[in-house]
Amino acid sequence: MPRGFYAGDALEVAPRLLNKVLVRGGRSGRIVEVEAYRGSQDPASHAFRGPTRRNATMFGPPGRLYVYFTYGMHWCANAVCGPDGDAQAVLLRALAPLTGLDDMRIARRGGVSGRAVRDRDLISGPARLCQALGVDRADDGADLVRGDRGLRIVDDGTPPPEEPGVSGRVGVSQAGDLPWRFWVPGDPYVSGSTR
DNA sequence: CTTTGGATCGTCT
DNA sequence: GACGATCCAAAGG
Repeated sequence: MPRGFYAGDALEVAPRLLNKVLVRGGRSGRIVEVEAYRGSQDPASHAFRGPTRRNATMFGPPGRLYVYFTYGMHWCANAVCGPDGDAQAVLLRALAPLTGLDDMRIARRGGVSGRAVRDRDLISGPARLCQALGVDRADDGADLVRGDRGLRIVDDGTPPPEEPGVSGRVGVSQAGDLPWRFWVPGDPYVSGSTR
């Protein structure tokens, strides 16, 4: 997508990202669940209390990837939105697998005792999709427009849903009531029990 | 199917 | 020193 696609408010960009395709090499999936985080206007955002080393990417130009580490073992990825300096972002929460399923399974099975991963669990969850696509600290700041680290978001002609599913955001303890989570209604790859 | 608790460490106070 | 924008396995129905 062009840079301008990301330049708007995260609340506008989030639902428009639904049904776009996240691509890394031979691996790709359709975005079916996202959450908006609105920087200084959002107590749940990592950027709410101003710039730090971790959230620096969010304060940069739109169209880049903000990757953060959490729970001592997981990576999560956001598309940075809004004008340069405005720390808005859209958390990518779930994909529907399109290509490269075998590579995703390999990336998702852990260590020696790795067991089979069901298709349903491959990339439905913010940390799962990062693991499946090999996204980690090295991809923080990647440019999704230029694809400088092999990560792009493209339009394959599928429009966003006319009426996306809407709810409060998952796992946040601040402002959890704000309806800033969006998903493709009925899609089996949306995370959790909501659909 | 649902519930529960453990893993594990970078980041900020 | 406390706490996650989470996931998984184990145990119980």
